[in-house]
Amino acid sequence: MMIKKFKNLGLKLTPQRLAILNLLEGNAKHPSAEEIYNQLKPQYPSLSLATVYNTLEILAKAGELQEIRIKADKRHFDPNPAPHGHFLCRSCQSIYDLDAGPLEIQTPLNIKGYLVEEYTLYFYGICPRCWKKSSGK
Amino acid sequence: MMIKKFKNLGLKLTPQRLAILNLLEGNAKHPSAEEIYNQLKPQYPSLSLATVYNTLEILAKAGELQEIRIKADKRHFDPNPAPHGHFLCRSCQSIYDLDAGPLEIQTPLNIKGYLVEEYTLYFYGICPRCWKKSSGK
DNA sequence: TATTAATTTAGAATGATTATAATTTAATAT
DNA sequence: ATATTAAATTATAATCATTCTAAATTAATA
Repeated sequence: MMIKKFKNLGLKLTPQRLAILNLLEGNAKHPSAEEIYNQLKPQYPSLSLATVYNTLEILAKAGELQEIRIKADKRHFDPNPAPHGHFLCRSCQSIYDLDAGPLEIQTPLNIKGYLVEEYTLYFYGICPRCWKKSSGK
Repeated sequence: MMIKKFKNLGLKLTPQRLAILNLLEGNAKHPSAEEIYNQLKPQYPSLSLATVYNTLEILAKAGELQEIRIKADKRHFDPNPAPHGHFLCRSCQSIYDLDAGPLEIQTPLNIKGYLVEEYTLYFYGICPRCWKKSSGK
């Protein structure tokens, strides 16, 4: 997984980076940098937010994770770098992976002369859990 | 167009707002708040950035324009509130409208239990003009 | 023309992210 | 094991788009 990639990139494998990698591995919650920082701080009291950002940026540039800008103010991070849609629940503010069949496209592709290398697909609405809650009352 | 809407909303029609509305009308350049401010400043020396933001926010809430968050750092604004894709050229940084047939969907819709009220579609790549430039050399 | 609530304004505040510069450390060769 | 050194970490400051604030101005109405 990611750990191998780190070595391949000629990067040092520090305890901080390892902790961040482990937290991200298989994590479907799409945490923000601050959330990662807060979760690791108790175990790594010396951890700095700058290190979290630094590590995330390295991983993003290496294609090992993707940044999600589905919210106005904050970035979130997805350890799954494969292109797929994301859904923001306007009620609970959770971010979910959401693949929408017909919207899946293969990049790169050409649309009307525009060379599309990447694309993002963000959905906004109400998640099943919140929907159930509100209608169940 | 927008001017009528302003009155309907019970809002005052000030010179500043009128200038912003006129600048946006039919504008396909997707300007940022600062670009709007800089373009109007010569004619309206007293204009404040806060007023630009304020007006844009009112228009967005009234459904008269849409915010575009295709860039990391800055918001851009589109006077066309209808849902459609946007393209950011990684070479010239221009933002273009780009409708992609198969990706067009009707909201609201339900995807796997998620109630999708809105969605955004952002494309990243090289625009025809920059593509021509680079290959023509 | 007076009244008043809405708007504008300059400047301060906010807050996520990035930069800085000194300190520490992982990895390598000795 | 140890020394070496380039890379990483850290605390803190800086950045910068956006929002807030409170005082001054003004559009709309009577």
